[in-house]
Amino acid sequence: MAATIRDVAQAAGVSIKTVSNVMNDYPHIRPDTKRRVLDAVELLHYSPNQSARSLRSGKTGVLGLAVPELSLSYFAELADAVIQAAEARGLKVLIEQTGGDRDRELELLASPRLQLTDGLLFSPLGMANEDAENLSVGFPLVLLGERIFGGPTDHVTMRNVEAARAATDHLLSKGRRRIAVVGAHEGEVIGSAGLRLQGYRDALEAAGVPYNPALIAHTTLWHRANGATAMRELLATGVDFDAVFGLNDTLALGAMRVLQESGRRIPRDVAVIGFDDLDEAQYSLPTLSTIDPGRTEIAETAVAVLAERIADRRSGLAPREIQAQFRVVERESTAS
Amino acid sequence: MAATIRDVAQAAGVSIKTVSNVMNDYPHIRPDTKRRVLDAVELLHYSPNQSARSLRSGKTGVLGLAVPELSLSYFAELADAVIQAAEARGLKVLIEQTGGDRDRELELLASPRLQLTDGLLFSPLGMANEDAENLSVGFPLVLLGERIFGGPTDHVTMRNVEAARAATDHLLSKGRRRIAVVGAHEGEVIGSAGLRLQGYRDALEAAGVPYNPALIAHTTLWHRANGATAMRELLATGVDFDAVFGLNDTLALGAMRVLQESGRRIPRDVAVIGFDDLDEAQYSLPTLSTIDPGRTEIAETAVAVLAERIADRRSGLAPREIQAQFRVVERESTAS
DNA sequence: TCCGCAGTCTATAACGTTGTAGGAAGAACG
DNA sequence: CGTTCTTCCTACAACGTTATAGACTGCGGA
Repeated sequence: MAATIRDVAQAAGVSIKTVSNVMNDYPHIRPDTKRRVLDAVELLHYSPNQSARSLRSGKTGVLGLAVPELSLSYFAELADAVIQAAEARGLKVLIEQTGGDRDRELELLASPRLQLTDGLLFSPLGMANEDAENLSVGFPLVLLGERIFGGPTDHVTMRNVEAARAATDHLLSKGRRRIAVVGAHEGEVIGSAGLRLQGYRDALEAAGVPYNPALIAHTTLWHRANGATAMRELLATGVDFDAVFGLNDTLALGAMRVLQESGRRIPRDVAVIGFDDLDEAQYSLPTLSTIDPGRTEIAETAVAVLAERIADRRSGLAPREIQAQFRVVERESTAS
Repeated sequence: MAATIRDVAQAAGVSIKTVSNVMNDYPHIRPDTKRRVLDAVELLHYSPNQSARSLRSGKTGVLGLAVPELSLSYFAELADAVIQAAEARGLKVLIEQTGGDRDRELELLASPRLQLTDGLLFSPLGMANEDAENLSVGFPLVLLGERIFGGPTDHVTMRNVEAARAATDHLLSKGRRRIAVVGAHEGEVIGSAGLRLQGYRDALEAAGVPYNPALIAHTTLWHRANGATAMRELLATGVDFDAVFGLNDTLALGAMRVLQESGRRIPRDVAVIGFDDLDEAQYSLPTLSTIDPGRTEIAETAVAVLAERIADRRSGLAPREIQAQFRVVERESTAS
């Protein structure tokens, strides 16, 4: 059906390799020959067969991106940024959803279906440090997120501790001293929750404010509903607070809603800050102060690092850990 | 480096075709032979090369999904649903972002890079009916969305007119008569905006309520900010209204925010309904009534239809237009 | 005049799989 | 006892590309 390189070669009166050379911008071709080939290409609507190309060259031009789910805005915006960064390099992105489930994450790493891609950007949510060895797969892999540190692969991440400390400092600078946290994970040390809680504690300590466990609200998944529920529970305990640090924006938005229902005014009675700088944070009522964790930078860096590893597979280069720059974004929810 | 089918054949003492047969569950194989092959596969960590498979079989097992941008929640949730539907069929999804730009959409259709996929789910935002002929590409394509009707391909869409009518009826049933619309597109007849506005007018007419152009607020893109701006402009005109129909959820949420800033209570002073049933609509304050347009059904149907076209390429089957079932979701923003 | 050397091109062999055609061995049948 | 039919397996030719090795120009320098 579709024209092959052979058809073009015949139509142009050259060998198939010459056609291949033209298609790949090989330098030493007479302008005249090139012209004839391109005319034939045009005429026959020729377009190289990708499977054959991949088979011969061993590259597919596709990157895999594995995230928990696109319905979580953070990952949707991350995927957006990754696709754009990949496109700038002429690469496509194939997206896998793991649901944040450890078993499915491990299964994905073992799966032969990754054959379709040249490498993988992997953002686990269920796996933890003890699963690090499973990352030693036979192909280029760049780790995203904060579930595993010190693993065998390159790792692009955000400055969770420092950024959370900056968020807390921001609230402290507004004169708030009883700062509640929404979204902590019981006993977690690494992972976004653990690291951000650590940043919170660091900030309190530096400011000489005592840490009060009663102000910490726990949740499982970081969905909006959980932020609301956690806040309801916090209010039910009767503990007094004048600020809330939502460990991500969706939690903060859910919590904000419950605060408003309960009659508290934001930021006057309670100041609120989130983490992620989702698009949505700009349009909530009030607009939500937050941390911009450098998502675009993360996406670009991750794609660049992965592309580098793909180009240079054998390289014994030690795994790198790269952290993006963050930024405190002040909006209405923490206005003075 | 990696083991090939030849290595396995040698290790198992059979021909390569027998290995291939085992890998593809060909029926007539002696249990004993099968066992030996599988042992060799295990031993050598063999996994079939996808590029070679694709080259030989002409199928890649990958579907393309082209959407404007994943940062728009509707498309992120659609992509989520599509990936899940594809996974159920053992297919992968490669996502392209067009930015809703007509030129990029047209370029995508002409691009040879689609070679990587067996077919495309295409959700244009910039193209319109006059571009329909450009959809006649040489490979399986299923159209999504409401920009083009009567084109040369299968089309999976929602019941925009009926659903918008139901949304309006819902407001009317609450005794509202002065219903504003946020998000109309000047002069548009098809497209989500045009169709939903039509549904609104149909409902008014059936109820004997006169159509008042002063109640229609226009926007360009359906981002949150535009909903807010449109509502501000509407309020500035001084027109009186007791309900708002946001042509999608993000517009409704933006409008709701401005209404609240202006001191209006929802739903008491103004009832609000949206369209899309985003996750977010469940957690706004108040929770947002909306239309569930059957997104999951759309994704599943679209993948099924595309898979069918791929399996049966030659089929002269006429293009089908399939509409998903919708549902009015009543929440606080239109409570009695 | 001859050699070497860029520049341009070609023939042919891969890449790793699946499809086609057919062969060997035994069972079923007349 | 031959013939036909299953069942199981094999050899070999594709699929459409890129890589390798080498051939053929003409031209400048020895």
